[in-house]
Amino acid sequence: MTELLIRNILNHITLSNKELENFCNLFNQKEVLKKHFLLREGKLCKFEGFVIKGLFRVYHIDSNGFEQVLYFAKENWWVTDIDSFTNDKPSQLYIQALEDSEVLLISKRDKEFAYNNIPKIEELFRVMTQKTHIALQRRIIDNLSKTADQRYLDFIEKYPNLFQRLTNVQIAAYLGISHEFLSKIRRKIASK
Amino acid sequence: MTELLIRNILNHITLSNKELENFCNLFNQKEVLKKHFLLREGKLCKFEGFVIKGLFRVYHIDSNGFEQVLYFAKENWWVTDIDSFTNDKPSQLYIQALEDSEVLLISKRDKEFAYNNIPKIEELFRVMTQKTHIALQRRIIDNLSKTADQRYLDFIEKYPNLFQRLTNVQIAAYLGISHEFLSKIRRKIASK
DNA sequence: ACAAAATATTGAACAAGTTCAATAACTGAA
DNA sequence: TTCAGTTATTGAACTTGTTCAATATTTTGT
Repeated sequence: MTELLIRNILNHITLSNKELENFCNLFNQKEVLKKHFLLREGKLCKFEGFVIKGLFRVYHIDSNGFEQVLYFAKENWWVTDIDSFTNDKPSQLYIQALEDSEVLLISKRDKEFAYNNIPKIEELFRVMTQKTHIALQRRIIDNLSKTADQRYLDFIEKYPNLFQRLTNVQIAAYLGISHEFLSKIRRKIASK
Repeated sequence: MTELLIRNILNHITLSNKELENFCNLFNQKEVLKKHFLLREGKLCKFEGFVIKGLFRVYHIDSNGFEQVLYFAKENWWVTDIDSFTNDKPSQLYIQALEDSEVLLISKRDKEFAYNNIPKIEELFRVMTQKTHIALQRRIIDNLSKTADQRYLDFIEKYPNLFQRLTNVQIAAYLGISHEFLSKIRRKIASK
């Protein structure tokens, strides 16, 4: 069941079989059924997760009760609240399964064990964090500069298979617009 | 001149004097006068920089010619285009001095040398990247959920001394609104 | 296959933010 | 000190996106 994880890691760095095995053994598999939560606001995020099946939404609820989706995580993607996890503080995020899902979880202690005993793991997470960092910068620029129409088109182009598994409400919460307006955008695009 | 850099590093991790000295010696100081560029779109970003004096804006110009500010960097802040720097690809960003400034620059080769010879440096950059990562996530949620008025108020509260050194045009480009609209927001706030 | 629930669409009135053009205030260099 | 260039303010018309409420469509559980 760590086949997918191994391939994901090797995509970022090179690691011996022994190192891979030692690292992967630190993960525990968990099933999360549709609509169930991996994390809720106010709780400590005690894991870093790798999705092997299904789909999650990572979102925030603001003071007006509106939900903003920070990101989606499907098979082969990592999922955590890095702020809560690294700084041991209550999470401001919810992580909910949108489909029946399975994740591999590593605890903070085991991750630190890996940092100390498998030097390359430090590099792995540095490289992964950097890649996410770049994607976040890109998204900020896009959110600042692009119209909702364009952000929607970008989204379905960038994540064509993800898009098919999401409702308009979820996509709108990611784009930062109301789902009614997304509906109007879709009509406008379809009529072309 | 590396006094500020040393204090900044020790703020993230602990390092012996020897390690600090070895690492800091890899930096070269550079002066950048107001309105001059540290990086332009299309160029390779060959440095990671630490600002010891002055102020920079890191921005993008979109296809309509509008500028979006990704972030500002003043004394004691780091500045680079991490995408261009780590992936050796042409930058999509401009980095311009808004005041007469001075930066300490480290090259990619020297940074890699540090990774290989001062193990803790890997941790330093992992920790720094994580902190930035968290800030970027926060900004995405804020941009999605908050009105321009609130984002402006947040900005001047979060960066009170930075705000005084910036023009409305710069702040508007950071908030993602027109400077005229920012002017109207300021009037509305002042009238209360 | 059916009922219930969740999701999507639509329109009308409204709010937030842009654009353009004109004027005012400020800054810096000679 | 002046004046030229930059930066800020304002108003009017416009565009983008929201809100609310009603209706249509799809999905889900039994």
